[in-house]
Amino acid sequence: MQTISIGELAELSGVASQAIRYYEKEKLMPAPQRTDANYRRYPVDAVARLQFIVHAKQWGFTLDEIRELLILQDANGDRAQAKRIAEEKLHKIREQIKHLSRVEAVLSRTLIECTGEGPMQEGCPIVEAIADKADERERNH
Amino acid sequence: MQTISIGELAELSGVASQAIRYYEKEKLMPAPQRTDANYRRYPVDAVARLQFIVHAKQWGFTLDEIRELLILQDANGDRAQAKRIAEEKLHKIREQIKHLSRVEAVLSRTLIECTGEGPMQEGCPIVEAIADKADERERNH
DNA sequence: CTTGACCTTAAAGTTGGCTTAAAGGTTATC
DNA sequence: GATAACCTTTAAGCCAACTTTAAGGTCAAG
Repeated sequence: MQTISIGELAELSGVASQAIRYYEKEKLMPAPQRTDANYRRYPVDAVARLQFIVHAKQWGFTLDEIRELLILQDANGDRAQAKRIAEEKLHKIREQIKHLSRVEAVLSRTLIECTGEGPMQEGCPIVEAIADKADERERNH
Repeated sequence: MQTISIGELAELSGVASQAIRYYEKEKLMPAPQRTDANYRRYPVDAVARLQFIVHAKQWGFTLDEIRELLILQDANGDRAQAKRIAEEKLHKIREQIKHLSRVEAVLSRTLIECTGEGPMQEGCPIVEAIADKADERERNH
């Protein structure tokens, strides 16, 4: 079986060598074989595993969540658990979208009102929108 | 003029004393008067300023951005600058919403497909959605 | 006059996800 | 055989926005 060095793996995956060692410490990457000189040698499919990590990060999964998913894969575990993790993530994402959408709505409305003229004192709509009973519009979080 | 201690201010604003000292160090709160024993004494409207900070944080503004807004208010500065700060923030918020919406779309579609039955190996839709060319669907960020 | 609740400062710790540095061992090339 | 480009480990640093700890000084109550 062909193996590659950590530098080659870094090159192929686009993940820095030190980050790869960090993932090993954090149990996202399994500890690979070593040469006589104690150098890491990775199987080629380590590239796919790293890319899975990179992609999951782009999707907004944390390393903790990614580790959970990887453990399920490694253990050939129950798909229902993977579904649960994804459902929790989906819920969190929807909450974030809700929150941001409310902020977006008020902020864009405020910016339409705001001519951007005159001094700040007495009635800059932006400042007032923030200062004014923000908790009525924004109760969660 | 009536003044209050840092503990009273913390009580009234819901912001911990140490956080208030931190805001002072970070130039979000002005350094208040001191008693002979070197205790801080705040004017009552310090409560409103702290609440402005709290609200702005709830809106997703960072302390750096809040400092900018406060400086404008303190200097009675140009409203156009406040508008620019808010516009930049709005842009960032819209980018975040876009990103999250794409993730939400794929993840919810995936979860509908996924029965949650069977083992992980060969074709768990969740794992495949993450592993599969995630960068084609998700180019930004 | 002592207990305890408050206040002071500076410094270190927290979280997440790394990066950078320090101090060294190995391997490939000239 | 020397130089450079790898590799190794551990430890420290970074970001934001604090919190916690340490080691004190002050003040009101009993």
